[in-house]
Amino acid sequence: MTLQGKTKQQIVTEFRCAEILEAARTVFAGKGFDATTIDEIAHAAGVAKGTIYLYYPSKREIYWAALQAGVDELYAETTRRVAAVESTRDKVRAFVQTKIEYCDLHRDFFCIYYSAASEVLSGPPERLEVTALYRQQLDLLERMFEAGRARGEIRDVDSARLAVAVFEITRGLITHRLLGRAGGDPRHDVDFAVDLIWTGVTRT
Amino acid sequence: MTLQGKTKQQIVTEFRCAEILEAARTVFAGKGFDATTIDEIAHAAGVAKGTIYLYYPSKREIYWAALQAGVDELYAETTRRVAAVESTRDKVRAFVQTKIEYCDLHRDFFCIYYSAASEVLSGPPERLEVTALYRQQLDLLERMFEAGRARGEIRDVDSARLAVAVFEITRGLITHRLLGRAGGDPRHDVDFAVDLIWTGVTRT
DNA sequence: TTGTCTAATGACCAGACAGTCATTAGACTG
DNA sequence: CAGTCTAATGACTGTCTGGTCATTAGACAA
Repeated sequence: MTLQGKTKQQIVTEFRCAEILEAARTVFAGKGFDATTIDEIAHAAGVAKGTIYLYYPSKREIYWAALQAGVDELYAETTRRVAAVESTRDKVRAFVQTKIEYCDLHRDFFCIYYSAASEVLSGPPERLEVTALYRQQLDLLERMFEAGRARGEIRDVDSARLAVAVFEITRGLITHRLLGRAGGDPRHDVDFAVDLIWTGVTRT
Repeated sequence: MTLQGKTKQQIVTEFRCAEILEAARTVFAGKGFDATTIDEIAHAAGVAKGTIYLYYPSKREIYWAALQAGVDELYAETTRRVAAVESTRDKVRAFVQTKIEYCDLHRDFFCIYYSAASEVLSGPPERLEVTALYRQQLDLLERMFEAGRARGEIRDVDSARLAVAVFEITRGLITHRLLGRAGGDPRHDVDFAVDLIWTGVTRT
């Protein structure tokens, strides 16, 4: 036994898994799931193909792991920061900001994330599991808006649609960042989003 | 020569092309590009595999044709209806409404459309051509907002970001429709979108 | 040094599939 | 009916790649 009650064994395994996952993320992000070969991932990770299969049972599982890990981390961070503020407006801001900042830190992940998002419409049979990954985000937003409405902070708007709108606006802004346009201060994008959702485009 | 100055030849060819394209749309919509096989398309179209290649040179080309045709028709209809109204608000409404109504009419097309949209991030090398398909829509929106701002109809907001926002809100609402939720009157979705963009969520 | 044990390797296999092309069906003509 | 011509066919091929497994390298123990 060593640190944190883990055997040396376990630590090495964990490390290898992480290495492979990191390589996989890079390759998947650049070429998408189908165009990526296991050999490429192995090469990027600096190991042989067989080694990959010592740590993951299949190509889909690697993809899934890469996606899942990021989504979980992002979701945890998001809930944390959303919970840390009071007003609904600040919560929405926290939601958008967390995502955009996370995007700047983990570009590769977001390429996979949003690619997978569209598998929901015409993808593999696992689409239900994929859907679940996004549902939790939409639910979070929906609850925020329900609460905000109950407290009279926002007017009477369909929460489900509102959640979708915020989710997608964020997607759009992030996509633009990733494509190179609008690379500057995340704050600009965040301000824009919150501002639009709050007061719309009407002249004041 | 017959109708419209076309030979019988050309008419038959056109008809076959359309038949194949229709079948392809269905299959692509259900399984995505990579999971679809030419054999499946052939079967769905009621022809043999070889026949497909008499009309299209490759699988990608079929996909491209299915996408292109829909995008062109949608864009034409959109510009027509946007041009038919005066105020910026009505133009935005026309934009969103056209898309949502077109979606109800051509579900399969939209599955392909939004799947392809996310290839922009991590897809095939043709991603630039794909990007162009969406650019024209964003440009249309951007011009609408520029004009609206010039005429004092809307406040001073970044047009490019606004275009992205409207595009993505629409995508979100349509995706929800396609997934079965919120299947009702398109008008509800349209009203929601225009309302949100115009006045936001602030209590009035 | 020798023996043991396991993590890593990469040649190999089997299935899938895009695209081809020699053959055929059957429409049309005279 | 015989002859011609072309649209359609589907068996076939070459390639690609996910996944396997017999072999090896090299760490560690005695």
